Amino acid sequence: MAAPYIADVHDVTRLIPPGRVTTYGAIADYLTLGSARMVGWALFQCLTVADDVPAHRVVNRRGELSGRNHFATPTLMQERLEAEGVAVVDATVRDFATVFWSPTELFD
DNA sequence: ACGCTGACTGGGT
DNA sequence: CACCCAGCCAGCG
Repeated sequence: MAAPYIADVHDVTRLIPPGRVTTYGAIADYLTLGSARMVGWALFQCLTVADDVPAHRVVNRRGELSGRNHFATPTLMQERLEAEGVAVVDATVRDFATVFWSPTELFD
C-alpha cells in the first residue's frame, strides 16, 4: 500500500482545471508536505498506479516540463498541454503566470 | 546505518 | 534570467 500523501497529491492534481497548470511547490504547500520532491515522486507513481491523473498539468517553478522524460514519450506531456490550449515552447509553458493555478483558488 | 539521487524551491550574487 | 548553495525527504544499493 502506498503512503497516504500519494493519494492526496493525486486528488489535488485531479482538481487542476484543463488549460491551467500548477507547481510542485504549490501542491506541497497546500498539503504541507514540507518537501516539493515528494510531489514529483508521488506523481511518478501515478504513471503506474493511477492513469486518471492529469500529471502533465504539474510543472516546476519556472513553468518547465521537468517531468516530460518520465512519460511514455518525451513529447507526450507537451502534446497534452497544447491539446488543452496551453502554449508550450522549448519545454516551457508560455505566459506561465497567466495559466498558473493554485489549489488555494478552490476557496474562491 | 550510510551515502547518493531526484518530475523541487527560495535566497543570494 | 542564470548560476550556485543549502534545505528538503523517500527510495535504493
